[in-house]
Amino acid sequence: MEQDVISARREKLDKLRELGFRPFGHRFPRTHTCQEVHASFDQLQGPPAAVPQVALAGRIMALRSHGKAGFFDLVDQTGKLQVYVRQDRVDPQTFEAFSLSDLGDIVGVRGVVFRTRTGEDTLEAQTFEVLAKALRPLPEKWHGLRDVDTRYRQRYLDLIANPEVRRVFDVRSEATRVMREFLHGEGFTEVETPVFGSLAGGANARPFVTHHNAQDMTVYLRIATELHLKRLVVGGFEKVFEIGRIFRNEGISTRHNPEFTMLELYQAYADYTDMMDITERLISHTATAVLGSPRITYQGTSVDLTPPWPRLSMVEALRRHTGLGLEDLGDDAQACEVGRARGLDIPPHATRGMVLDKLVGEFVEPHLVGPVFLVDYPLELSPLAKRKPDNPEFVERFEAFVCGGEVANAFSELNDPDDQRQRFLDQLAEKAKGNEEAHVMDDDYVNALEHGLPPTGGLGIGLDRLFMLLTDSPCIRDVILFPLLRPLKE
RNA sequence: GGGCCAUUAGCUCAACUGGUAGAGCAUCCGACUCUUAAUCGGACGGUUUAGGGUUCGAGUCCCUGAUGGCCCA
Repeated sequence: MEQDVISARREKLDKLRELGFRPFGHRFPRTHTCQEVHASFDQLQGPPAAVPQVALAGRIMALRSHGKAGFFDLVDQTGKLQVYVRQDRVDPQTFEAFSLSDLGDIVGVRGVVFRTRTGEDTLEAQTFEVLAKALRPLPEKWHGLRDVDTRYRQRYLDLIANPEVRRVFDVRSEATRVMREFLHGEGFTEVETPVFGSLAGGANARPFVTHHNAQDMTVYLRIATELHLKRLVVGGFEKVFEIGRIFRNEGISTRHNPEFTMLELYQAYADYTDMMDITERLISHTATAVLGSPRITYQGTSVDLTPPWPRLSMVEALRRHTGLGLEDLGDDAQACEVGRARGLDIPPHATRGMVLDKLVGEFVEPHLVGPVFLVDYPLELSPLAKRKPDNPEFVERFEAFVCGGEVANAFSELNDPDDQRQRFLDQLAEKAKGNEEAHVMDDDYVNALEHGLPPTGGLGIGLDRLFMLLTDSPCIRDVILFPLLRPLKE
């Protein structure tokens, strides 16, 4: 059946060529977009002799033929405009070409605007040409394209059939622009650091591994931009940021895609409290810029992102949500028992800090409607963060939560090279115990610290998750144009 | 990786406890010079995700695979 449609359209293609048209056209200068015609309709109208000619192009999204005349809806990036074609107002080949039109064809029209009896702004065509003949049929016009698999595999069809999808990606683009401008306004310099490296560090994650043929060497795709950006702070970039693609070799879920976009920024002579300040200002500013208000609604929950956001220590948060205090966790072995008693899957050699993190992840984080900063994390979970001066088992670190999800992670950067080397060694021990996500040793980075990293605050924001919040999307794939999918098998 | 669910015409969806696979849109033919989910008349369209099994009979029940979704790890 689909083949019948395609062959019927190919026959029309041949007929268009016989009529002297080029069904895959060239440059078509437009004078207006659909939106501009609607906006300036009154100026475009006037005494019959002086009515200006306009030229528009777009896709035919509805077709209403009436024998010796017809209407169609022309859709471009800005919206829709109805076009009217009359046999007695165009030359015969043009009307013939119009009668060979199909839904989905890309066409260019020139003519004058008028308003129909029913009050719709309409272009009466004087010329009509096909700029790209559509050989395949579009999805159904009322219900759009629903099949999730097809929506992701053929995102262009999703974008044509479901206008709200386009809006999501417009918001994404605009929010990215706003954040860049905000950071430039704060004096940050944007840089690009390598995707490939001979090791992948800066986060707890498994990397993708590939091979460079010419150098015959194993290369890893980055799992964070952190270690390169801090090298730049050593080199004198005092406010630096990168918006970049990150790759983590882990499962796919509504909140995980193997490649995703992260904003990381570093500010010399600052600490994690400065990062809280910039986080709440950046996010509320971005929401206001793209949504018109710092108040967002995500999956039915309304949240006001106006600063300041409350700050709650991780330990205090656990106490409020479970009644458990740090003293109840005891030593590592006791903590594991407490965690297991609460139904958590605790690995054999877990420490008290790891159990604390698991408990908070299970019983606290999902309930943090926020916005809220959860502050002061256990040392062993944060091998790149600076210890708290008054409590060396914890570090100056926070995660920001909105609607039960983490939107930012930041800390005062560890700048003591000896402490950093020891933390890497501890991570290697973790890896030896079977934790595949533990950090690797990065001697070159420690070497950089030995040249002096100023006290620095660092921040990471997972932009896809932020865009999910801003567009009220329940699934990360809804904010990624081409999410990773398995290939279709024959 | 585990559990549950889904997959029917190009698209969106029906089909009761196993009993002749349907509709709307799209497509094709015809009518129609202000329609807009255009309308009216007619026609075409299916290896029911793939393979196997049970049965007189399978879209429906069972097994295996594919792809996707949700939940969990």
